Amino acid sequence: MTQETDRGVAREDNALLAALPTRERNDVHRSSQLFTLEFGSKILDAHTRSQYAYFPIRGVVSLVRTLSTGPTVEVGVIGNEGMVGVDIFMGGPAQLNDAIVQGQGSAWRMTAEHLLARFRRNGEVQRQLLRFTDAFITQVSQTAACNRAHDMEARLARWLLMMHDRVAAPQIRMTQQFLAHMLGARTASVNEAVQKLEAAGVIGHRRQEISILDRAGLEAMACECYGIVRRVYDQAALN
Amino acid sequence: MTQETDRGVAREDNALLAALPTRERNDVHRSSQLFTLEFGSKILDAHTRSQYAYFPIRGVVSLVRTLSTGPTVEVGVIGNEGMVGVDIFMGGPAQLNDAIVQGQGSAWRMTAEHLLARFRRNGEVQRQLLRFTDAFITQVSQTAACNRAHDMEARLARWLLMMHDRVAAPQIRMTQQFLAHMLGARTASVNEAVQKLEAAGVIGHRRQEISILDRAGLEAMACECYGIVRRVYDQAALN
DNA sequence: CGCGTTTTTTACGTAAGCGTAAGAATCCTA
DNA sequence: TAGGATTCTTACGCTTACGTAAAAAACGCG
Repeated sequence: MTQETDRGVAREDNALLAALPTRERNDVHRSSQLFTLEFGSKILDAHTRSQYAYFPIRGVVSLVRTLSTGPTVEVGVIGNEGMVGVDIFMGGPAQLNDAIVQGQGSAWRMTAEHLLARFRRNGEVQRQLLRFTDAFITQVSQTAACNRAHDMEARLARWLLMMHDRVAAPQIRMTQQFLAHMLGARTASVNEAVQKLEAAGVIGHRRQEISILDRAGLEAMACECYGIVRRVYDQAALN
Repeated sequence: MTQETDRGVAREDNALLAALPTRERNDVHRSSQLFTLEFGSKILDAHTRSQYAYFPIRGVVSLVRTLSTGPTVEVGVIGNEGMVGVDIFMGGPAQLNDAIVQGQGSAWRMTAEHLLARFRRNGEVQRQLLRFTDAFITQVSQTAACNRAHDMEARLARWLLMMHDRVAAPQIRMTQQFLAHMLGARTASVNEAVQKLEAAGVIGHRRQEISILDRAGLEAMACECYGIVRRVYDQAALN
Protein backbone atom coordinates (compact mmCIF):
# COMPACT_ATOMS: atom_id res chain seq x y z
CA MET A 1 0.00 0.00 0.00
CA THR A 2 1.68 3.16 -1.17
CA GLN A 3 -0.84 5.05 0.86
CA GLU A 4 1.20 4.52 3.97
CA THR A 5 4.60 5.25 2.58
CA ASP A 6 3.36 8.31 0.75
CA ARG A 7 2.26 10.06 3.85
CA GLY A 8 4.31 13.04 4.73
CA VAL A 9 6.75 12.36 1.95
CA ALA A 10 7.49 14.84 -0.80
CA ARG A 11 6.39 13.76 -4.26
CA GLU A 12 8.31 14.33 -7.41
CA ASP A 13 5.58 15.56 -9.64
CA ASN A 14 1.95 16.45 -9.56
CA ALA A 15 -0.02 13.21 -9.53
CA LEU A 16 -2.54 14.29 -12.11
CA LEU A 17 0.19 15.08 -14.61
CA ALA A 18 2.17 12.00 -13.70
CA ALA A 19 -0.79 9.87 -14.66
CA LEU A 20 -0.84 11.21 -18.21
CA PRO A 21 0.74 9.31 -21.11
CA THR A 22 4.38 10.37 -21.52
CA ARG A 23 3.72 12.30 -24.68
CA GLU A 24 0.97 14.41 -23.21
CA ARG A 25 2.81 14.84 -20.02
CA ASN A 26 5.85 16.25 -21.76
CA ASP A 27 3.66 18.51 -23.76
CA VAL A 28 2.04 19.85 -20.62
CA HIS A 29 5.39 20.38 -18.97
CA ARG A 30 6.66 22.29 -21.99
CA SER A 31 3.79 24.71 -21.79
CA SER A 32 4.05 25.19 -18.03
CA GLN A 33 6.35 27.10 -15.77
CA LEU A 34 7.47 26.10 -12.33
CA PHE A 35 5.78 28.40 -9.90
CA THR A 36 6.58 28.91 -6.24
CA LEU A 37 3.63 28.60 -3.91
CA GLU A 38 4.33 31.17 -1.25
CA PHE A 39 2.68 30.82 2.08
CA GLY A 40 -0.35 33.01 2.42
CA SER A 41 -0.42 34.21 -1.17
CA LYS A 42 -3.62 34.25 -3.12
CA ILE A 43 -3.20 32.56 -6.48
CA LEU A 44 -6.78 32.85 -7.64
CA ASP A 45 -9.41 35.46 -7.01
CA ALA A 46 -13.09 35.03 -6.34
CA HIS A 47 -15.39 36.45 -8.99
CA THR A 48 -12.70 36.18 -11.62
CA ARG A 49 -12.18 33.73 -14.39
CA SER A 50 -8.96 31.86 -13.65
CA GLN A 51 -6.06 33.05 -15.77
CA TYR A 52 -3.86 30.16 -14.79
CA ALA A 53 -4.21 26.60 -13.66
CA TYR A 54 -1.89 25.28 -10.96
CA PHE A 55 -0.76 21.70 -10.56
CA PRO A 56 0.91 21.50 -7.13
CA ILE A 57 4.05 19.42 -6.86
CA ARG A 58 4.41 20.16 -3.20
CA GLY A 59 2.41 22.42 -0.97
CA VAL A 60 -1.25 22.94 -0.25
CA VAL A 61 -3.83 25.32 -1.60
CA SER A 62 -7.14 26.06 0.08
CA LEU A 63 -10.27 27.18 -1.68
CA VAL A 64 -11.93 29.71 0.53
CA ARG A 65 -15.26 31.41 0.29
CA THR A 66 -15.78 34.79 1.90
CA LEU A 67 -19.31 35.64 2.96
CA SER A 68 -20.51 39.19 2.70
CA THR A 69 -21.10 39.32 6.44
CA GLY A 70 -17.45 38.71 7.10
CA PRO A 71 -16.75 35.11 7.90
CA THR A 72 -14.61 32.97 5.64
CA VAL A 73 -14.99 29.24 5.13
CA GLU A 74 -12.72 26.78 3.42
CA VAL A 75 -14.63 24.56 1.02
CA GLY A 76 -11.79 22.45 -0.32
CA VAL A 77 -8.12 21.60 -0.08
CA ILE A 78 -5.88 20.77 -3.00
CA GLY A 79 -2.37 19.40 -3.07
CA ASN A 80 -0.23 17.13 -5.15
CA GLU A 81 -3.21 14.98 -6.08
CA GLY A 82 -5.06 17.66 -7.96
CA MET A 83 -5.18 21.06 -9.55
CA VAL A 84 -6.48 24.56 -8.94
CA GLY A 85 -8.56 26.19 -11.66
CA VAL A 86 -11.06 23.60 -12.82
CA ASP A 87 -13.41 26.40 -13.84
CA ILE A 88 -11.19 26.86 -16.90
CA PHE A 89 -12.39 23.72 -18.60
CA MET A 90 -15.71 23.45 -16.80
CA GLY A 91 -16.70 26.62 -18.57
CA GLY A 92 -18.53 28.46 -15.84
CA PRO A 93 -18.65 32.23 -15.96
CA ALA A 94 -16.49 32.71 -12.90
CA GLN A 95 -15.84 30.71 -9.83
CA LEU A 96 -16.46 32.21 -6.42
CA ASN A 97 -13.59 31.03 -4.29
CA ASP A 98 -10.27 32.52 -3.43
CA ALA A 99 -7.38 30.10 -3.65
CA ILE A 100 -4.88 30.63 -0.86
CA VAL A 101 -1.57 28.90 -0.31
CA GLN A 102 -1.66 27.09 3.03
CA GLY A 103 1.51 25.11 2.79
CA GLN A 104 4.37 26.43 0.75
CA GLY A 105 5.81 24.49 -2.12
CA SER A 106 5.79 24.60 -5.87
CA ALA A 107 3.44 23.97 -8.73
CA TRP A 108 3.32 23.76 -12.48
CA ARG A 109 1.53 26.79 -13.74
CA MET A 110 -0.19 26.91 -17.10
CA THR A 111 -2.24 29.56 -18.82
CA ALA A 112 -5.95 28.99 -19.16
CA GLU A 113 -5.60 28.94 -22.95
CA HIS A 114 -2.98 26.24 -22.90
CA LEU A 115 -4.92 24.11 -20.50
CA LEU A 116 -8.10 24.49 -22.46
CA ALA A 117 -6.38 23.55 -25.71
CA ARG A 118 -4.99 20.39 -24.19
CA PHE A 119 -8.25 19.54 -22.53
CA ARG A 120 -10.03 19.75 -25.85
CA ARG A 121 -7.44 18.02 -27.92
CA ASN A 122 -6.66 14.97 -25.87
CA GLY A 123 -9.17 12.51 -24.47
CA GLU A 124 -6.86 11.18 -21.82
CA VAL A 125 -6.08 14.64 -20.49
CA GLN A 126 -9.77 15.33 -20.40
CA ARG A 127 -10.59 12.08 -18.68
CA GLN A 128 -7.98 12.67 -16.03
CA LEU A 129 -9.02 16.22 -15.29
CA LEU A 130 -12.71 15.40 -15.10
CA ARG A 131 -12.05 12.50 -12.84
CA PHE A 132 -10.20 14.74 -10.45
CA THR A 133 -12.97 17.30 -10.63
CA ASP A 134 -15.46 14.61 -9.71
CA ALA A 135 -13.41 13.66 -6.67
CA PHE A 136 -13.23 17.32 -5.80
CA ILE A 137 -17.03 17.58 -5.95
CA THR A 138 -17.13 14.77 -3.46
CA GLN A 139 -14.77 16.65 -1.19
CA VAL A 140 -16.88 19.77 -1.29
CA SER A 141 -20.09 17.80 -0.73
CA GLN A 142 -18.58 16.10 2.23
CA THR A 143 -17.46 19.43 3.61
CA ALA A 144 -20.98 20.75 3.28
CA ALA A 145 -22.33 17.89 5.35
CA CYS A 146 -19.42 18.05 7.77
CA ASN A 147 -19.91 21.73 8.45
CA ARG A 148 -23.47 21.03 9.44
CA ALA A 149 -22.98 17.95 11.51
CA HIS A 150 -19.59 17.78 13.19
CA ASP A 151 -18.05 19.75 15.99
CA MET A 152 -14.88 21.81 16.07
CA GLU A 153 -12.71 19.14 17.54
CA ALA A 154 -13.54 16.55 14.89
CA ARG A 155 -13.30 19.08 12.10
CA LEU A 156 -9.96 20.34 13.31
CA ALA A 157 -8.64 16.80 13.46
CA ARG A 158 -9.88 16.22 9.94
CA TRP A 159 -8.25 19.38 8.70
CA LEU A 160 -4.92 18.52 10.24
CA LEU A 161 -4.98 15.11 8.63
CA MET A 162 -5.73 16.59 5.25
CA MET A 163 -2.79 18.92 5.63
CA HIS A 164 -0.55 16.16 6.84
CA ASP A 165 -1.34 14.12 3.75
CA ARG A 166 -0.23 16.99 1.56
CA VAL A 167 2.91 18.35 3.22
CA ALA A 168 6.29 16.77 3.68
CA ALA A 169 6.58 17.23 7.43
CA PRO A 170 4.51 16.38 10.49
CA GLN A 171 4.76 20.04 11.44
CA ILE A 172 2.07 22.30 10.14
CA ARG A 173 2.84 25.99 10.21
CA MET A 174 0.16 28.62 10.54
CA THR A 175 -1.40 30.87 13.12
CA GLN A 176 -4.53 29.75 14.87
CA GLN A 177 -6.10 32.88 13.55
CA PHE A 178 -5.52 31.65 10.03
CA LEU A 179 -6.83 28.25 10.96
CA ALA A 180 -9.94 29.90 12.34
CA HIS A 181 -10.55 31.48 8.97
CA MET A 182 -10.35 28.08 7.32
CA LEU A 183 -12.68 26.43 9.75
CA GLY A 184 -15.05 29.37 9.80
CA ALA A 185 -14.76 29.86 13.54
CA ARG A 186 -13.28 32.13 16.21
CA THR A 187 -9.63 31.94 17.09
CA ALA A 188 -10.69 31.15 20.64
CA SER A 189 -12.79 28.19 19.52
CA VAL A 190 -9.92 26.79 17.52
CA ASN A 191 -7.59 27.26 20.44
CA GLU A 192 -9.90 25.31 22.67
CA ALA A 193 -10.04 22.43 20.20
CA VAL A 194 -6.25 22.49 19.78
CA GLN A 195 -5.85 22.11 23.49
CA LYS A 196 -8.26 19.21 23.62
CA LEU A 197 -6.36 17.36 20.92
CA GLU A 198 -3.13 18.11 22.71
CA ALA A 199 -4.53 16.86 26.00
CA ALA A 200 -5.42 13.66 24.17
CA GLY A 201 -1.77 13.42 23.18
CA VAL A 202 -2.31 13.25 19.44
CA ILE A 203 -0.78 16.60 18.58
CA GLY A 204 1.70 19.03 20.00
CA HIS A 205 1.69 22.72 19.41
CA ARG A 206 3.52 25.95 19.86
CA ARG A 207 3.36 29.39 18.35
CA GLN A 208 2.59 29.14 14.65
CA GLU A 209 2.91 25.42 14.60
CA ILE A 210 1.02 22.24 15.22
CA SER A 211 2.75 18.89 14.98
CA ILE A 212 1.16 15.52 14.55
CA LEU A 213 2.39 13.16 17.24
CA ASP A 214 0.02 10.25 16.91
CA ARG A 215 -1.51 9.94 13.49
CA ALA A 216 -3.70 6.97 14.24
CA GLY A 217 -4.97 8.66 17.34
CA LEU A 218 -5.75 11.77 15.39
CA GLU A 219 -7.65 9.76 12.82
CA ALA A 220 -9.72 8.28 15.60
CA MET A 221 -10.69 11.75 16.77
CA ALA A 222 -11.53 13.04 13.30
CA CYS A 223 -14.95 12.66 11.77
CA GLU A 224 -15.61 10.10 9.08
CA CYS A 225 -15.31 12.85 6.50
CA TYR A 226 -11.56 12.54 6.45
CA GLY A 227 -11.52 8.89 5.50
CA ILE A 228 -14.34 9.18 3.01
CA VAL A 229 -12.68 11.89 0.99
CA ARG A 230 -9.29 10.31 1.28
CA ARG A 231 -10.58 7.06 -0.14
CA VAL A 232 -12.21 8.80 -3.06
CA TYR A 233 -8.95 10.49 -3.99
CA ASP A 234 -7.02 7.28 -3.57
CA GLN A 235 -9.40 5.50 -5.90
CA ALA A 236 -9.24 8.28 -8.44
CA ALA A 237 -5.45 7.99 -8.43
CA LEU A 238 -5.66 4.32 -9.40
CA ASN A 239 -6.69 5.49 -12.84
CA MET B 1 -35.98 39.63 -17.61
CA THR B 2 -37.39 36.14 -17.91
CA GLN B 3 -36.17 35.54 -14.41
CA GLU B 4 -39.27 37.12 -12.98
CA THR B 5 -41.84 35.56 -15.23
CA ASP B 6 -40.28 32.15 -14.92
CA ARG B 7 -40.80 31.93 -11.24
CA GLY B 8 -43.30 29.37 -10.16
CA VAL B 9 -44.25 28.56 -13.73
CA ALA B 10 -43.96 25.11 -15.22
CA ARG B 11 -41.44 24.81 -18.03
CA GLU B 12 -41.93 22.82 -21.15
CA ASP B 13 -38.63 21.05 -21.29
CA ASN B 14 -35.49 20.64 -19.31
CA ALA B 15 -33.45 23.78 -19.79
CA LEU B 16 -30.16 21.98 -20.36
CA LEU B 17 -31.63 19.97 -23.21
CA ALA B 18 -33.50 22.96 -24.56
CA ALA B 19 -30.21 24.78 -24.95
CA LEU B 20 -28.80 22.12 -27.27
CA PRO B 21 -28.83 22.49 -31.05
CA THR B 22 -32.02 21.00 -32.49
CA ARG B 23 -30.26 18.02 -33.96
CA GLU B 24 -28.61 16.98 -30.73
CA ARG B 25 -31.68 17.73 -28.77
CA ASN B 26 -33.80 15.44 -30.89
CA ASP B 27 -31.19 12.77 -30.64
CA VAL B 28 -31.22 13.00 -26.88
CA HIS B 29 -34.98 12.87 -26.76
CA ARG B 30 -35.04 9.79 -28.96
CA SER B 31 -32.77 7.95 -26.57
CA SER B 32 -34.64 9.04 -23.45
CA GLN B 33 -37.87 8.01 -21.83
CA LEU B 34 -40.23 10.21 -19.93
CA PHE B 35 -39.96 9.31 -16.31
CA THR B 36 -42.30 10.25 -13.49
CA LEU B 37 -40.59 11.78 -10.48
CA GLU B 38 -42.61 10.49 -7.57
CA PHE B 39 -42.50 12.33 -4.32
CA GLY B 40 -40.13 10.76 -1.87
CA SER B 41 -38.67 8.21 -4.25
CA LYS B 42 -34.96 7.68 -4.46
CA ILE B 43 -33.74 7.80 -8.02
CA LEU B 44 -30.05 7.40 -7.32
CA ASP B 45 -28.20 5.54 -4.63
CA ALA B 46 -25.14 6.57 -2.71
CA HIS B 47 -22.08 4.40 -3.30
CA THR B 48 -23.36 3.32 -6.67
CA ARG B 49 -22.41 4.35 -10.14
CA SER B 50 -25.44 6.05 -11.65
CA GLN B 51 -27.27 3.81 -14.14
CA TYR B 52 -29.38 6.63 -15.44
CA ALA B 53 -29.20 10.35 -15.83
CA TYR B 54 -32.31 12.43 -15.19
CA PHE B 55 -33.15 15.74 -16.81
CA PRO B 56 -36.09 17.16 -14.84
CA ILE B 57 -38.83 18.85 -16.81
CA ARG B 58 -40.78 19.65 -13.70
CA GLY B 59 -40.15 18.72 -10.11
CA VAL B 60 -37.20 18.88 -7.76
CA VAL B 61 -34.54 16.42 -6.79
CA SER B 62 -32.35 16.75 -3.70
CA LEU B 63 -28.90 15.32 -3.35
CA VAL B 64 -28.59 14.09 0.18
CA ARG B 65 -25.65 12.77 2.10
CA THR B 66 -26.19 10.42 5.00
CA LEU B 67 -23.56 10.42 7.69
CA SER B 68 -22.70 7.23 9.47
CA THR B 69 -23.76 8.70 12.79
CA GLY B 70 -27.28 9.16 11.52
CA PRO B 71 -27.90 12.70 10.39
CA THR B 72 -28.65 13.49 6.78
CA VAL B 73 -27.74 16.69 5.00
CA GLU B 74 -28.81 18.01 1.65
CA VAL B 75 -25.86 19.22 -0.40
CA GLY B 76 -27.64 20.31 -3.55
CA VAL B 77 -30.97 20.83 -5.26
CA ILE B 78 -31.67 20.17 -8.91
CA GLY B 79 -34.66 21.06 -11.03
CA ASN B 80 -35.49 22.04 -14.55
CA GLU B 81 -32.19 23.90 -14.91
CA GLY B 82 -29.98 20.88 -14.56
CA MET B 83 -29.54 17.15 -14.37
CA VAL B 84 -28.96 14.35 -11.91
CA GLY B 85 -26.09 11.97 -12.55
CA VAL B 86 -23.09 14.08 -13.49
CA ASP B 87 -20.83 11.34 -12.16
CA ILE B 88 -21.58 9.45 -15.39
CA PHE B 89 -19.46 11.73 -17.52
CA MET B 90 -17.21 13.01 -14.79
CA GLY B 91 -15.87 9.51 -14.49
CA GLY B 92 -15.58 9.15 -10.77
CA PRO B 93 -15.75 5.68 -9.27
CA ALA B 94 -19.06 6.31 -7.52
CA GLN B 95 -20.77 9.31 -6.13
CA LEU B 96 -21.80 9.39 -2.50
CA ASN B 97 -25.16 11.08 -2.47
CA ASP B 98 -28.67 9.75 -2.58
CA ALA B 99 -30.95 11.59 -4.97
CA ILE B 100 -34.44 12.00 -3.57
CA VAL B 101 -37.47 13.48 -5.23
CA GLN B 102 -38.62 16.49 -3.24
CA GLY B 103 -41.18 17.91 -5.59
CA GLN B 104 -43.02 15.60 -7.93
CA GLY B 105 -42.93 16.05 -11.66
CA SER B 106 -41.33 14.40 -14.62
CA ALA B 107 -37.93 14.02 -16.19
CA TRP B 108 -36.21 12.68 -19.26
CA ARG B 109 -34.34 9.60 -18.27
CA MET B 110 -31.40 8.27 -20.20
CA THR B 111 -29.08 5.35 -19.64
CA ALA B 112 -25.54 6.09 -18.57
CA GLU B 113 -24.24 4.55 -21.79
CA HIS B 114 -26.35 6.77 -23.98
CA LEU B 115 -25.41 9.87 -22.09
CA LEU B 116 -21.76 9.02 -22.17
CA ALA B 117 -21.83 8.38 -25.90
CA ARG B 118 -23.43 11.74 -26.56
CA PHE B 119 -21.12 13.51 -24.17
CA ARG B 120 -18.12 12.12 -26.02
CA ARG B 121 -19.39 12.58 -29.50
CA ASN B 122 -20.66 16.11 -29.43
CA GLY B 123 -18.77 19.16 -28.24
CA GLU B 124 -21.85 21.22 -27.63
CA VAL B 125 -23.46 18.57 -25.46
CA GLN B 126 -20.24 18.33 -23.55
CA ARG B 127 -19.92 22.05 -23.13
CA GLN B 128 -23.45 22.37 -21.86
CA LEU B 129 -23.17 19.54 -19.36
CA LEU B 130 -19.85 20.72 -17.99
CA ARG B 131 -21.12 24.23 -17.62
CA PHE B 132 -24.03 23.00 -15.57
CA THR B 133 -21.69 20.87 -13.49
CA ASP B 134 -19.59 23.92 -12.78
CA ALA B 135 -22.63 25.84 -11.59
CA PHE B 136 -23.51 22.85 -9.48
CA ILE B 137 -20.07 22.92 -7.89
CA THR B 138 -20.76 26.51 -6.96
CA GLN B 139 -24.03 25.51 -5.37
CA VAL B 140 -22.39 22.84 -3.27
CA SER B 141 -19.56 25.16 -2.27
CA GLN B 142 -22.01 27.79 -1.20
CA THR B 143 -23.92 25.20 0.78
CA ALA B 144 -20.73 24.21 2.56
CA ALA B 145 -20.13 27.80 3.62
CA CYS B 146 -23.79 28.36 4.41
CA ASN B 147 -23.99 25.35 6.68
CA ARG B 148 -21.14 26.72 8.70
CA ALA B 149 -22.17 30.33 8.90
CA HIS B 150 -25.91 30.85 8.75
CA ASP B 151 -28.68 30.06 11.18
CA MET B 152 -31.77 27.93 10.73
CA GLU B 153 -34.10 30.74 9.90
CA ALA B 154 -31.98 32.08 7.05
CA ARG B 155 -31.25 28.61 5.74
CA LEU B 156 -34.90 27.65 5.82
CA ALA B 157 -35.80 30.80 3.92
CA ARG B 158 -33.13 29.99 1.37
CA TRP B 159 -34.38 26.46 0.97
CA LEU B 160 -37.95 27.55 0.45
CA LEU B 161 -36.87 29.99 -2.22
CA MET B 162 -34.89 27.33 -4.03
CA MET B 163 -37.92 25.08 -4.01
CA HIS B 164 -40.18 27.87 -5.12
CA ASP B 165 -37.97 28.53 -8.12
CA ARG B 166 -38.33 24.94 -9.19
CA VAL B 167 -41.98 24.07 -8.64
CA ALA B 168 -45.07 25.35 -10.34
CA ALA B 169 -46.97 26.48 -7.25
CA PRO B 170 -46.31 28.70 -4.24
CA GLN B 171 -47.30 25.74 -2.08
CA ILE B 172 -44.56 23.41 -1.05
CA ARG B 173 -45.64 20.02 0.21
CA MET B 174 -43.63 18.02 2.70
CA THR B 175 -43.54 17.20 6.36
CA GLN B 176 -41.36 19.25 8.64
CA GLN B 177 -39.68 16.02 9.54
CA PHE B 178 -38.59 15.62 5.95
CA LEU B 179 -37.47 19.20 5.85
CA ALA B 180 -35.42 18.58 8.95
CA HIS B 181 -33.58 15.82 7.13
CA MET B 182 -32.75 18.20 4.34
CA LEU B 183 -31.52 20.92 6.62
CA GLY B 184 -29.69 18.52 8.87
CA ALA B 185 -31.57 19.57 11.96
CA ARG B 186 -34.27 18.49 14.42
CA THR B 187 -37.92 18.67 13.51
CA ALA B 188 -38.40 20.94 16.49
CA SER B 189 -35.76 23.37 15.26
CA VAL B 190 -37.36 23.52 11.85
CA ASN B 191 -40.74 24.10 13.40
CA GLU B 192 -39.41 26.98 15.39
CA ALA B 193 -37.99 28.59 12.26
CA VAL B 194 -41.21 28.00 10.34
CA GLN B 195 -43.11 29.84 13.01
CA LYS B 196 -40.72 32.74 12.95
CA LEU B 197 -41.09 33.13 9.20
CA GLU B 198 -44.82 32.88 9.58
CA ALA B 199 -44.85 35.49 12.30
CA ALA B 200 -42.97 37.73 9.90
CA GLY B 201 -45.79 37.21 7.46
CA VAL B 202 -43.69 35.87 4.58
CA ILE B 203 -45.02 32.32 4.62
CA GLY B 204 -48.11 30.48 5.70
CA HIS B 205 -48.20 26.88 6.74
CA ARG B 206 -50.35 23.98 7.66
CA ARG B 207 -49.90 20.26 7.92
CA GLN B 208 -47.62 19.03 5.18
CA GLU B 209 -47.51 22.35 3.46
CA ILE B 210 -45.76 25.68 3.46
CA SER B 211 -46.90 28.43 1.15
CA ILE B 212 -44.96 31.46 0.11
CA LEU B 213 -46.97 34.59 0.77
CA ASP B 214 -44.40 37.31 0.31
CA ARG B 215 -41.55 36.34 -1.90
CA ALA B 216 -39.63 39.56 -1.60
CA GLY B 217 -39.96 39.42 2.15
CA LEU B 218 -38.74 35.85 2.19
CA GLU B 219 -35.73 36.82 0.10
CA ALA B 220 -34.91 39.50 2.61
CA MET B 221 -34.86 36.92 5.39
CA ALA B 222 -32.76 34.42 3.47
CA CYS B 223 -29.00 34.48 3.54
CA GLU B 224 -27.02 35.75 0.59
CA CYS B 225 -26.45 32.15 -0.48
CA TYR B 226 -29.77 32.05 -2.23
CA GLY B 227 -29.05 34.98 -4.53
CA ILE B 228 -25.48 33.96 -5.22
CA VAL B 229 -26.37 30.51 -6.45
CA ARG B 230 -29.41 31.73 -8.28
CA ARG B 231 -27.34 34.22 -10.22
CA VAL B 232 -24.79 31.62 -11.18
CA TYR B 233 -27.48 29.38 -12.62
CA ASP B 234 -29.09 32.28 -14.43
CA GLN B 235 -25.76 33.17 -16.01
CA ALA B 236 -25.10 29.59 -16.99
CA ALA B 237 -28.48 29.49 -18.71
CA LEU B 238 -27.51 32.43 -20.92
CA ASN B 239 -25.25 30.07 -22.76
C1' DC C 1 -68.02 9.96 13.68
C1' DG C 2 -64.70 7.93 16.55
C1' DC C 3 -60.24 5.90 17.06
C1' DG C 4 -55.55 5.18 15.75
C1' DT C 5 -51.88 7.32 13.28
C1' DT C 6 -49.22 10.88 11.73
C1' DT C 7 -47.59 15.40 12.24
C1' DT C 8 -46.88 19.45 14.75
C1' DT C 9 -45.99 21.93 18.83
C1' DT C 10 -44.23 22.77 23.36
C1' DA C 11 -41.02 21.96 27.07
C1' DC C 12 -36.68 21.65 29.69
C1' DG C 13 -32.14 20.98 30.70
C1' DT C 14 -27.67 20.96 28.32
C1' DA C 15 -23.82 21.90 25.34
C1' DA C 16 -21.29 24.08 21.81
C1' DG C 17 -19.77 28.04 20.16
C1' DC C 18 -20.41 33.03 19.50
C1' DG C 19 -19.00 38.30 20.37
C1' DT C 20 -16.20 40.78 22.84
C1' DA C 21 -12.24 41.86 25.13
C1' DA C 22 -8.57 41.75 28.18
C1' DG C 23 -4.38 39.38 29.97
C1' DA C 24 -0.32 36.39 29.13
C1' DA C 25 3.16 34.46 26.46
C1' DT C 26 6.25 34.57 22.69
C1' DC C 27 8.89 36.57 19.33
C1' DC C 28 11.36 40.21 16.77
C1' DT C 29 13.99 44.14 16.28
C1' DA C 30 16.46 48.11 17.57
C1' DT D 1 17.99 43.36 26.49
C1' DA D 2 14.16 46.29 26.47
C1' DG D 3 10.13 47.69 24.08
C1' DG D 4 6.74 46.78 20.67
C1' DA D 5 4.16 43.69 18.02
C1' DT D 6 2.15 39.46 17.24
C1' DT D 7 0.00 35.36 18.80
C1' DC D 8 -2.17 32.63 22.13
C1' DT D 9 -5.07 31.98 26.12
C1' DT D 10 -8.68 32.87 29.30
C1' DA D 11 -13.02 34.87 30.64
C1' DC D 12 -18.06 35.91 30.73
C1' DG D 13 -22.52 36.40 29.33
C1' DC D 14 -25.45 35.06 25.69
C1' DT D 15 -27.68 32.76 21.81
C1' DT D 16 -28.69 28.96 19.05
C1' DA D 17 -29.70 24.56 18.59
C1' DC D 18 -29.36 19.96 20.48
C1' DG D 19 -31.45 15.44 22.83
C1' DT D 20 -35.27 13.81 24.64
C1' DA D 21 -39.92 13.36 25.17
C1' DA D 22 -44.51 14.28 25.97
C1' DA D 23 -48.86 16.95 24.77
C1' DA D 24 -51.77 18.73 21.22
C1' DA D 25 -53.62 19.03 16.75
C1' DA D 26 -54.82 17.30 12.23
C1' DC D 27 -55.89 13.72 9.40
C1' DG D 28 -57.68 9.30 7.46
C1' DC D 29 -59.90 4.98 7.65
C1' DG D 30 -63.32 1.86 8.97
